[in-house]
Amino acid sequence: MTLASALTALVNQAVDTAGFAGQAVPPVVPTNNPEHGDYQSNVALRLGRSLDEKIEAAGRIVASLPANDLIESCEVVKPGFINFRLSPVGMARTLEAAANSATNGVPQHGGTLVIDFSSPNIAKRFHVGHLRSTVIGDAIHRIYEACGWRVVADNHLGDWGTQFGKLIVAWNEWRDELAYEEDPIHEVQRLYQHFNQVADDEDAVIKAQCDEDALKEDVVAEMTRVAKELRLFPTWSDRAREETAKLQRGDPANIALWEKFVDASMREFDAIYARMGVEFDETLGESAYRNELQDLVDEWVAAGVAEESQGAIVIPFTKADGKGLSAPLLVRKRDGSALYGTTDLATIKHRMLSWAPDRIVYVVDSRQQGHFRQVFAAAKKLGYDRLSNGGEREPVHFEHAWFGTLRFADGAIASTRAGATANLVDVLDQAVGRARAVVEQKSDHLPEDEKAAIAEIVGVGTVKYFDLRQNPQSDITFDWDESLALNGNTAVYLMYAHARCRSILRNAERDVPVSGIVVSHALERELVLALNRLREVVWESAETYRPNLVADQLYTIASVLARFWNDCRVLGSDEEGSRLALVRATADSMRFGLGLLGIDAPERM
RNA sequence: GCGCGAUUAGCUCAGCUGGAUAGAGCGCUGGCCUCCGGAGCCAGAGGUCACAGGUUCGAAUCCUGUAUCGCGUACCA
Repeated sequence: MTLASALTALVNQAVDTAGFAGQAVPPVVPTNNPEHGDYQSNVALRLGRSLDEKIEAAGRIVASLPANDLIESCEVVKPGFINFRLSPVGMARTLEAAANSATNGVPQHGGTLVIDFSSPNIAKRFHVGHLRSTVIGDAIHRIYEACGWRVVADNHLGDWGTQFGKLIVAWNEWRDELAYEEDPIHEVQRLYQHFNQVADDEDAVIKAQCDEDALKEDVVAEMTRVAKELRLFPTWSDRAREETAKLQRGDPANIALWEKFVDASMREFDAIYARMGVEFDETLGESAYRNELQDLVDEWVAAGVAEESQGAIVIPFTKADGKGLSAPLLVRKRDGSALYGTTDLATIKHRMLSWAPDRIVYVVDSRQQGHFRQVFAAAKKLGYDRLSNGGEREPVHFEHAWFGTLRFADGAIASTRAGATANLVDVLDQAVGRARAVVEQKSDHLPEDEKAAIAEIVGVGTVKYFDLRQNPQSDITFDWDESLALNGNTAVYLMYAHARCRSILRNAERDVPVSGIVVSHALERELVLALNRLREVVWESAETYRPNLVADQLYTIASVLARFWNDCRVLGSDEEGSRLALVRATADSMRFGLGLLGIDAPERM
């Protein structure tokens, strides 16, 4: 039970006994200014029209509050705010209960969540661009589990698309076997980029030749006409499509190449996931569904949901299907091959039947909003949102938890030259290197292996926190110095707060349980409230898919703690027992909260 | 053209089912270690919350319009 929920329950009762039964009661929230007390309820503002009525309603609610030892005092202010000041015993007791509970005092909600995140494309290096989905998705995974949900984390690899056709063409055309031996994924990526370059150049030539008016009529026909005229037929893109189709038909040579490319990428991905502490319950890439795709599309056609259009098969939409669905969802190309919309639908079917989830969440960047809108609408038309192994069920809730683009501050970094340095491995290495330098400077006395371990935790944590502390939906700018900074609002600040607590607990030389906390000093009060608030914020963070809410609260705790050290002596003070317990609760909370973000916290640093 | 999103301090960003005097980091100015860890703390300067209307006790937050920017717009993912 958090303070907010306990207070909300009290207000609910009071609202009923005051004669407002049946009214919607907004939850009690923290005040934004300590002068107004610790928490406030704004119910009364909705219970009257005039100022007098609101004040009067507030007064009646206050008078109707059940007896309790949580509220020390409360007052009705201006337009009808009800401000609560909490009793020291009440808040201390609440914190102790939270700290000693198996769930860390986080309110528990039931449910099953399937979360689709990271999902890198095979044949591309793991780039900083993949950082966001991976880190945000992993945090959401952990946060939901903390709320008592069963979570299925699925890495939906991009391992079955047209990029393989491109790669196969490029491999057959331009491969450098020696380079592949040395660094497989590097060579694969080179081939992929080279192909795109050549195909783009060709496209540009064709477009330049096209008749604008004809283009509007029928793009494909016009492009084909020009390509033929230029004797480019088949174009590089045509050849890639052909190889893709062959692969999807099970051509042994292409399958063998495909396996080769997938294997090279997976080795790199696995290493990165291990280093970042990211785990999945499933790694079912697009290819996992390859054998069902053709039958599924036929089924959708038979059901009347999908239909032929311009030689392809699409799922069309009407206004009744929702807004922003101007184009149909393409599920089979003219040449018979499948697209990612097809695999996405097959994936939904599989997830519904395997896990019976309440929610399916996709942590994918904002540019795919249109795509997911289509996929979700198509899934509903197909009845996939209610699919079950037997019996009725509520429709699953689909969510595209999109995130903004990561950009580079410095144009030079985003350039080809520096493109290589934006590999995630390089970013992590750079971060760990910088952390190592600081460890050498500040904690040279520690043993070598511990210094290395600390640098790794700090470096990886810094990169993760840089992303997680920002609102996922904002576009974020990656700047080496700012993103890898080790002071200010960074992972280090949080880790340091934890390490200092641990240091004091070590110096105490005894086991310190979280009990006997007496809140007297103003900073003790602030700290206890901040620690309680962490529990309140977790579900809000889960519901809105915003790990930055947790990050924010951790920062608040750490900054209160930094002031606490100045004013409140722990060891040897009259309040030693209580303060040690508080320090213990803080250390545990920081470790717990950082854990929600997938960030480790060293004992000392 | 249509759709989605954004616009808050010099810079990078919080603040989101409407709440009280709009916050943080970086940078800048000035202070603070005889004391459990200074990877820190305190104070200060810095704002027309893009603009114009609207809704109401109350708007950075909701609605409408405008401007600017970004992204998307069927045979890539």
